[in-house]
Amino acid sequence: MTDRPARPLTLRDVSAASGVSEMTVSRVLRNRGDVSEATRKKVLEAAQTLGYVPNQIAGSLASQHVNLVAVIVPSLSNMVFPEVLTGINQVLEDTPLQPVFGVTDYMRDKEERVLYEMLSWRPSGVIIAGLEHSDATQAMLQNAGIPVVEIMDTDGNPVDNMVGISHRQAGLDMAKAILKQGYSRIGFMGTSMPRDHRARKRFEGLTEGLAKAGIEIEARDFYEGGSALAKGREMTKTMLDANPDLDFLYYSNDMIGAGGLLYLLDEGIDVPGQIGLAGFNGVELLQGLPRQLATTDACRLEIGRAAAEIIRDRNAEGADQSPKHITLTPTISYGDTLRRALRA
Amino acid sequence: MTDRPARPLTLRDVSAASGVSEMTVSRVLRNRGDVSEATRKKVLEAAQTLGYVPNQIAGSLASQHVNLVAVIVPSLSNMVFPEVLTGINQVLEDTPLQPVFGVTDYMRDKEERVLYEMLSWRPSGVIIAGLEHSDATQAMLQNAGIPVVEIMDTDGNPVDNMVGISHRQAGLDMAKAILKQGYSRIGFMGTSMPRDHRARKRFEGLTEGLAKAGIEIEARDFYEGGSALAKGREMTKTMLDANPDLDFLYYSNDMIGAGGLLYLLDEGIDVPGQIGLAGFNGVELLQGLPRQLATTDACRLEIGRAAAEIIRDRNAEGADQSPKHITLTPTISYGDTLRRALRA
DNA sequence: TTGAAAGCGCTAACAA
DNA sequence: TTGTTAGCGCTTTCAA
Repeated sequence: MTDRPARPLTLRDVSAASGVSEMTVSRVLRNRGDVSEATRKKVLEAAQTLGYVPNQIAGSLASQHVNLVAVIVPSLSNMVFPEVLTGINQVLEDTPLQPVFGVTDYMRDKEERVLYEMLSWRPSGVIIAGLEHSDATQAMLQNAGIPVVEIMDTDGNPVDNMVGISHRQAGLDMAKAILKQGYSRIGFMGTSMPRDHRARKRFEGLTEGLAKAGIEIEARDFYEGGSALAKGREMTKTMLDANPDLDFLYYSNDMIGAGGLLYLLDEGIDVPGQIGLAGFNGVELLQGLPRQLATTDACRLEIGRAAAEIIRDRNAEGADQSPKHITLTPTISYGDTLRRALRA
Repeated sequence: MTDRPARPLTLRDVSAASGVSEMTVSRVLRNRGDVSEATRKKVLEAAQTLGYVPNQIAGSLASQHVNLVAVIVPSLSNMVFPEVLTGINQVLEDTPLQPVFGVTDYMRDKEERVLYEMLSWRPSGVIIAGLEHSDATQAMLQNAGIPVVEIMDTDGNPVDNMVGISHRQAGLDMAKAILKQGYSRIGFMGTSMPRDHRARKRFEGLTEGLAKAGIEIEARDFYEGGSALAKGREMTKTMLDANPDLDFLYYSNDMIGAGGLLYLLDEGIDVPGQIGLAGFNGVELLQGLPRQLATTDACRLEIGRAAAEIIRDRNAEGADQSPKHITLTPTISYGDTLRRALRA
């Protein structure tokens, strides 16, 4: 066990220890240019025994290249964003690029601060959730001079690239599916909306889809914070007590939907006969519930991968710099809670 | 909408635009030293209209200070680490320090690579999960010359600081609780162990605690990957089919425990009368299940906060640099699945 | 294949 | 209160 060094090691130290110029040491450590096998070995050995770790700060300043990709998401605590990050990781793992994550807690001003912090490191790209940003954030993205990918949502105008699904369409499609199964008295439960634009758009899509059939949502309720599963239980009870005639409940995410499902099963209510249910996200976590909740797969992994691929490709030499707009098509899985027609 | 600049702006540009020296511009932008209100205003205005974002790379190189804290965890996809990160975030939010996350997927060599990458940015501290690392990782942590906090686990020897709980003790305590409630034929289900040292230590603690009463674990099973809830169902069925006499099942995490619980309820098995259950972590997510699963709270948020506080304090001027070893005491919540004694 | 010189954009230290 | 000088540790460029 050696003492802690007072000063981190530099190239100069490796140069001195190996008897090779700093420049050549640098070349060896980066596998650049032609270096003889002999000096190569000397350098590597010296670096190893000293325990040298290169200083990327100096390196990046000199080369004007930073192998960081800023990734900005609203939250890590629900199941959706970790999976997006996994997709990003998967793709960037095979490149020199490294993702750096920032969290906004669904707050515009925090998003602004986080982006500013990240841009000050001069990353090689930005992946950011959503299309709704403050003016300052928009301006920063616009002027950053690096590829930007706005992810998750495609209902709006991106600054540069865009990968996601249409949440309005997801709401519309769910409305169609619900109606087709013969449900008509619909309740909606979700997160408090001003903060979550994608949930809002799904809600609007649902409303519009039902309106086409002359149907209005009969009840709605929104929550903030707390255990989603427990909230789903509570809200479902409250809503059904107040609106006993409802025959379908659409939830803005799978967790509260699962809470609702467990509540209905506890109460002995016939699902999907008396009441149908659907959530949103396609959270794998929930496989294993007594019944499979109907849901829309949000293509999270795929979105992460596609976004990372855009950043990767844009950073390649001679890359096509034209913006890519990718709209993925989510599929509805009917599970065991959206099948009334089959019982007829 | 302005054009994308070919070259990012520099202090020099702000200096030119404001007619103030680079140095003074720098002072204004960092709120350092005395600057007259007049020049301050001039500078801020120029920076604003140009849309200048400082270059931290150059700044950090010059000042030899990097306000980054490296945070290295095995995974983002189970509920436990996001909550640790939340705790870290909470504390660092009020400081100039910024967390940067890295993920190891429970792989030693990946941990090594990620740490190397992060150290090359010369962060002001490292927070890393677990006490078991490769020799190279140990050496890097040892020689980094910055505060290091190893978190989650306290059964071992840290390089520097340590914050966590004793998983051996958690296993022992659970054994005691199980025995006290009159259970005696115990099965264990968990993650594949070589990769998860903390689960292994809980298992060892449990084994030891039971051994004191002359009891041996009768069945055990391990899983990898897949939806934990579904795995919990499957494994529980398999184990009970093969060992119908078991009267208690201890799971290495709450999700598979919840899967087991749902399975038993489906089968109409009396919980906790015929079979008792316990998980681990104290995952808030699961509130809302039909019965509350017994569990041990892993103090995740608190661990994150304490670790961040150590890094913060160590980076303060004139800070006490002596290593801190903090062992938190987890509490068992009995829920509705560890109460056989009450039925007697 | 190797080395020397210059400079990346900023800030510490000092001078005015 | 403001400005000047030097240099952080590396890489680019050019010369040997």
